[in-house]
Amino acid sequence: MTKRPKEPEKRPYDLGKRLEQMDESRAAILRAAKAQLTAKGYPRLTMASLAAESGVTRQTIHNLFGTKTGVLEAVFDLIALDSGMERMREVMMQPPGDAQLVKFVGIFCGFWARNRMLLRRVHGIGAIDPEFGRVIEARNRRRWMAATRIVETLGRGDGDPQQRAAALAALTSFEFFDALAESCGSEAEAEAIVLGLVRRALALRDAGDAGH
Amino acid sequence: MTKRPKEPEKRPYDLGKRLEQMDESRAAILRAAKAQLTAKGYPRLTMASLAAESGVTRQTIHNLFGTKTGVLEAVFDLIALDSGMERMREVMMQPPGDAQLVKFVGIFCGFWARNRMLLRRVHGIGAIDPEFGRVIEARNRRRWMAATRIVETLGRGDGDPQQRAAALAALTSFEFFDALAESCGSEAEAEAIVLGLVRRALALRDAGDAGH
DNA sequence: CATTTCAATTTACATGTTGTCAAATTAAAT
DNA sequence: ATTTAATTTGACAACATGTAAATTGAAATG
Repeated sequence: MTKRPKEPEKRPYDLGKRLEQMDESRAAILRAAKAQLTAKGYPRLTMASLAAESGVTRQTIHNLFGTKTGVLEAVFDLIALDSGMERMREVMMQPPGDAQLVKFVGIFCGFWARNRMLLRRVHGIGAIDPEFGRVIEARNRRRWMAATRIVETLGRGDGDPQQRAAALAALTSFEFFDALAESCGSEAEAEAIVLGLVRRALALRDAGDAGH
Repeated sequence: MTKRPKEPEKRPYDLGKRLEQMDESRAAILRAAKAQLTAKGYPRLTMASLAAESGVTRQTIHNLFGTKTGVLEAVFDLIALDSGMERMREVMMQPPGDAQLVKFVGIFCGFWARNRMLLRRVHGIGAIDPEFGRVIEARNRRRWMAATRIVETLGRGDGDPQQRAAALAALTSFEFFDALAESCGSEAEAEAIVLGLVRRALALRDAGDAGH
C-alpha cells in the first residue's frame, strides 16, 4: 500500500532505432557463430573469437544470448527457420504417391546439403551433450511424424507400417545423408541414392527413375 | 666426441611387476572414461573426475595419455579392438550371397548396439572437432572398402557398383543404425530393418525373411 | 538544446579446466 | 641397503566461461 518512496520519475522511452541496432548485433554474432562453427569446429569457437569477428564485446554477447549454449540454440533455430523447412506443408498437401516422395526427399536432402558442415557440428554437440541433445531430438520427432503420415496415406506395400515409417525417417535423416555423401563424394548423387532407397523401402518400383 | 662427464653409473632395471600396475591404472582410467562419457557426456568428463573415479592422480593420467584427447583416442582404439571387429575376416571369407550379407550386417549392428551411447559420444566428438574427426574417417573408410569388396564379389543386381557400395556402407554406418534405433525404439528391430534395406538395395529379394 | 533512458563498453573479478613443472614419496628391482 | 622410476603432492600459468560494477555514448523525449 505504501507508495514507492524513490520513484525517480521515469518518462516513456521508445527504443525505436536502437532495436534495429540490437538486431544487427544479433545477426552479426550469429553469422560469425555459423562461420566459425563450420570452419573451426566447436572447441575453438570462443566467446572472445565471436566478439572479435562480430565487432561487439564479450559482454554484449552475454547480454543478448546469455551463455555460449544460448548462442548455439539461436544458431540452431536460425537454420531450422532457414529456407526449405517451411515447404513441408506443401509436401503434406500433395496427393500421396511417388511425386510426394520425391518432394519429401528433395526438401530434406537439399536442406542437409546446404547446411551440411554446420549441421554436422550442431548434431555433434547434441551427441556429446545430453542437455543440448534433447533440443535436437524434438526436431527429429517432427520428421518422424511426417514420415508416419506419409506412410499411412501411401497405404500400399508390405510390412509393418511402423517399421516402414521408421525406415523412411532414418533414410531421410541428416546422419544418413551425411554418411552417404561422405561415401560417394557427391551430394547430388547422395540424394539420388536416398531417393532410390526410399522407393525400394516403400516398395514403389523405381518408376520414373531417370528413364529418358 | 667428449665422453659424458657426469655419468651417474646407472645399473640395469627391469620394470617387471610395475608394468602390470601401470596397465591396471590404464585400464581403470579407460573404464572410468567409458562410463563417464556414456553417463555424463563429454563436457562434464574432466581430468579431475576421471582421476577420482579411477583412483589415480590427475598427473598420472597426463603421464599415461598425454592429454584429454589422448584418453579419448585410447578409448576409441579400445572399443575398435573390442569384440566383434576381428570377425570381419570371417565374413570376407564367406562365399558371396545372402548369408554373407546377414553376417556383415549382424556384426556391425551388434557392435553398434553394444556400444551405442559410447559410440554416439565419440562420433559426436569427431563431428565437432576436425582434428579428432580425421581419426574416425579412417575407420569408416575401412568399412567402405569391405562394402566395396562385398558388392564386387556379389556381382548381380543393377545399378552402378560404386553407388551400391556407397549405399551398403551408409546403411551399415553407425549413424544410420543409431537414427533407426531411435525411430523404432528397439535395437533388434533396427537390425532387422537394416538387413531388409540392404537386401533391397542390393536387389536380393527378401529370401529367408522370417518366413512362417 | 538539455535531459533522460538504456544498450554497449570497460574493467575487474570469481570459478573451473587443461596442461606443465619440480620436489617429495613410494614400491619394486638390484 | 641402495638404486630406479612411477606415482604423488603442491604450485603454477594460461585460457574460457560467466558475473558484476561503473562508465560511456547514442537515441529518444520534452
